[in-house]
Amino acid sequence: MTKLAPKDFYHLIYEVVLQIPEGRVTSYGAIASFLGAKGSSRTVGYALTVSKKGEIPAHRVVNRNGLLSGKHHFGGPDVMQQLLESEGVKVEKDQVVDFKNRFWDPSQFLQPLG
DNA sequence: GTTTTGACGTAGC
DNA sequence: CGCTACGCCAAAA
Repeated sequence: MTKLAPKDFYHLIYEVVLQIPEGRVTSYGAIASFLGAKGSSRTVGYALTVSKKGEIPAHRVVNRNGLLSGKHHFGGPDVMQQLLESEGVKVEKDQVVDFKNRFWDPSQFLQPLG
């Protein structure tokens, strides 16, 4: 049997982030809320910090303002922005352009894990 | 079991 | 526009 049933909170976060379509972004709060832990938005970000950036498209996750709050964790202050722009997401002043239109709500395309 | 930390969110100034 | 303060919650020490 494949262990597709995540049981760790971090694992749940990774699963959701991996489902983010290219050129789309979502927020920590949205992921947390989708996982049933509305107030654990900080934990979502921390989970990405300890995650492998090469395996998790963490650059598609920004804060509620569309701000690249975690850009500093990609090994450079501009790496995250470059990644997003390379996927078609324009970024200006560390903020996603037309964020509202780029926003990808997990609960809108995914069903509650479990 | 208590304390600290954190890629957040909202509110106030 | 930037800072402070508070809330809220999970992982790590």
